[in-house]
Amino acid sequence: MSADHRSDCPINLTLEVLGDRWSLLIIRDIIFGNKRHFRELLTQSIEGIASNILADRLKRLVEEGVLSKADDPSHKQKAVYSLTEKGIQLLPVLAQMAVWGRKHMPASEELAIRAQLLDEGGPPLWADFMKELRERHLGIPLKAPRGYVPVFQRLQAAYEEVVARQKAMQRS
Amino acid sequence: MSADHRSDCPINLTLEVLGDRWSLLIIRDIIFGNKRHFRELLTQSIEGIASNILADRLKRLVEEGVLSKADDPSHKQKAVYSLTEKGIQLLPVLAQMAVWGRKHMPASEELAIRAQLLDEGGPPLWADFMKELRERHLGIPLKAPRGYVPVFQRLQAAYEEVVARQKAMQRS
DNA sequence: TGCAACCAGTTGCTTTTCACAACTGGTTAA
DNA sequence: TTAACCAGTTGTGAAAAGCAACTGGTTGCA
Repeated sequence: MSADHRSDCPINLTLEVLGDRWSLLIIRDIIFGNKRHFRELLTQSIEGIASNILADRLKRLVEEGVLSKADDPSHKQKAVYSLTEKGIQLLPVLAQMAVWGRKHMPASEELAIRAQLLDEGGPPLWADFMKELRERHLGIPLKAPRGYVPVFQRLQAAYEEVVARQKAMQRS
Repeated sequence: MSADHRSDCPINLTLEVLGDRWSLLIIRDIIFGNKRHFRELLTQSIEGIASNILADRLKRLVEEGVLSKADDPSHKQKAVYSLTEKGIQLLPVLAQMAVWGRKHMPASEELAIRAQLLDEGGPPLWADFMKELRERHLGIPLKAPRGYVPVFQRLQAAYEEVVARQKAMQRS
């Protein structure tokens, strides 16, 4: 066992990187919300993460090779966080957690709709989504068939549809 | 949003139950090591959990409905912890975490072999394993075809084979 | 050129949780 | 009767979480 790990069990090693209450939420916001900047992650976090914790987690995740950080050419002070391949491959973990949470916890309808689509689509859908993430975060061109609707867009549309339906219900 | 949760996102709700460095390790030991008693979980934990933290997590997991606790008829003081259906359905989450950890972290060979088999077997293998867990933890009889070798046993045998091979290497 | 809005964090502080070691009160088998 | 076993509990110091205010710099616009 190496001195810097409690054990060399793969599940334990995963938990040493991601086993806290914020890291996977940040990755969720990057993957499903396409949040790429510190301020986006800070102010649009529905759970209300504190700025010092966000800074600490981003630093850790970059050190662990889950994220990478680059300058945004549009603004000297702006940093862009991107997923690495290691980070992109967390999608199945997040998807399973979303499926479990939807099934066994009191998730709200509008936030559960993505989990439902991820559940129904299964691993093939996740693979498509990961290809989209590789295009967006790693610059690897996505070869998509004619008429392909990105998973990202489908998830977003489904979410907005539920929100719109809820608003309509409220009015009536 | 209900007052007792940071948000009603399914991923967040999952993290509120399992998002720490020990809960999923306890569930791992119950699932893959068939540890059912406090003392087994305490003394056979390769990461060395402290007794107060183990007690706290078991209490929480029972409260959350992931585990159930019952008296062991063989010993008045002995408690048996069992997975609920909610707990059994964490297997895919653990499996994905194991796959990710094996691929992206420096897992040791003997502890990674289970992750490899879970990866190769995929969701069909997980489904079989979950049926075995339902038999063991919920008392639901397992209808297995003639000659069926339980997943639990296959994982265990593969682990022991690697350990034996390592010992042989050491001697030579 | 000045100013407000925006940028990624940092600092100081209090509260909560973690981690370690020692201990408790009861049970069981020899 | 006694030693080993059972599920925890207690006390303590260290680490991490959480909150609010703040920093030093950049940018777009009047």
